[in-house]
Amino acid sequence: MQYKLNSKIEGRFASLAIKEIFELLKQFIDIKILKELEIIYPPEREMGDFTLPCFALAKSFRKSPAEIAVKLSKNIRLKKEGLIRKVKNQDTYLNFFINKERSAELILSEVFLKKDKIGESDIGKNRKIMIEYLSPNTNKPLHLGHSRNAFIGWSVSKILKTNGYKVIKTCLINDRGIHICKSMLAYQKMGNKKTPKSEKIKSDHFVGDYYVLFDKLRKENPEIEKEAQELLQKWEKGDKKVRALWKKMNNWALKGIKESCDELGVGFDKFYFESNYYKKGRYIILKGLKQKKFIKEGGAVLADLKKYNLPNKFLLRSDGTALYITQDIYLSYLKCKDYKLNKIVHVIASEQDLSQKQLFAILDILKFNAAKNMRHLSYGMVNVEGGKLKSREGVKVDIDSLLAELKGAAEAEIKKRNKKLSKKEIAGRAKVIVLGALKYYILQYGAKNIVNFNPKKSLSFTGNTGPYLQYTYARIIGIIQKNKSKVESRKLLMLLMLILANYLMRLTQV
RNA sequence: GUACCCGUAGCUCAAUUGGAUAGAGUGUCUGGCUUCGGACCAGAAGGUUGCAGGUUCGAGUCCUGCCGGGUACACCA
Repeated sequence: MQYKLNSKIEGRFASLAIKEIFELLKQFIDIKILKELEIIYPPEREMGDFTLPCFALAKSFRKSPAEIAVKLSKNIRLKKEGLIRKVKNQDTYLNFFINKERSAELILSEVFLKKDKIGESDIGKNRKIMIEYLSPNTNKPLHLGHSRNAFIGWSVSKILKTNGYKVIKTCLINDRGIHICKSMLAYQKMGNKKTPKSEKIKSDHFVGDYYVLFDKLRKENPEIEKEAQELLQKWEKGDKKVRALWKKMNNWALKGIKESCDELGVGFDKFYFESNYYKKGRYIILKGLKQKKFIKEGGAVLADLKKYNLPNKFLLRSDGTALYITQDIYLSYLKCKDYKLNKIVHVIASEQDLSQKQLFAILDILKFNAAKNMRHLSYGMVNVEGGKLKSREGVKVDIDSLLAELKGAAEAEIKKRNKKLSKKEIAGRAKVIVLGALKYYILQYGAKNIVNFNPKKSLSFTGNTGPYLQYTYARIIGIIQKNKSKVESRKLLMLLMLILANYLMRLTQV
């Protein structure tokens, strides 16, 4: 039975206690009203373990909330062996106190049973969710903004998995379009058959360098923009030479990006490549046009979104060619065809709030049922000490240089504190610390807030930081190891500490 | 111009989604300890939650209007 009573409090033990509270209140409160009530935690421990705000009862009791609390506390009769040992009114609240021995019994038995799986649940049993995140372009390396995306996508996936959901992590690779052609063109002009190997540069950086180079060339000669357009047209026609170059450079970019993902500790179950789908939404859109769901404007197809209070959106160009949203529409269908999904989450920066709303609205017009199960998990941008991140402007905030820089700082810090460690050991520790620091720093922000990234603060070893948690973990493990041989009765404490330690550790790993 | 997001302690962020006296870290100040993992401990000061209204038993949270910052509004991706 599902009580609205417990909507804010989770856990098996708590739900047992709340069930009992429900039973206790049943004889005084009409069951309809009772089901609408909420039990919450009191702000302070001394006030009790659970509390019932009595405001909502004022109407039906025709008394002030405080009077109701008094009346209830006087009249409720507790069960002898129950979980609740005491009821007390305080102002407008009715506070419940738990029988500590009974609750300890229950909680500890659960702890021993579940061990480090404590905290897991199965509320997502039989539900399948797709988390689409990262979605990189194949013309440059990942930057700090991508890392926020990656951490959000990855941690949401882990949280869902821990709660019993079947999670499919997907990555849409934006491997097509004018931006890709720009780095290709610069390579054609200045590449001289160089390769990442010959230049000893990480392969995605190699490609990215040509993207930056394009911008330089454009400043000298604006005509080059047209050449890029021509290159795109050749690509679309399937020109063999162009396709071969595209494939080569894409592979370089992807290889490097995947290496960076490994460094960040994130991965995927399925990749979708835009180049495979960019044309395929056309059929769906033309069909919609036939059914008068869309309109034609000067040969192009347009979705009228007035009904949704959104600006209109073009779906096909007047020459019939595809736009980005063309493949987005198709992909939505494809994902549902590939997997039986209960929900799809797009982890995409807030710059795309509008276009995501438009996409969902268009899918709604198409009566694509799954559209109502699609969500945009929007997050704000990442600033570095005042300056906005932009790889085009040449600010070095790509993930690889950032990690390297942080690692250097961490190694210095480790050396200072422990002079006996081997180089390999130091490097290993630095890697763990840096990743924990970065994840914890970025994930502590609410998703919609702008992150002010400060490399020094993120790596700080004290305060509310990843390294501090890791340090606490290490200390607890140290204490456990030293006391292993001591008295039996400590075992329980040790186990509890270990569970706590693992929990802390998980926080830096989500 | 229109739409969306943000505005909380000097600084960086929380606040059980409308609940009791708005909390942490950091910085500052006071005191302790001088390295059993000291990357420490105890304490203090620090707030008109951007401003003005409204809704209600109750608002940092919801509504309206302003102010400030950001983002987006292409037959780009």
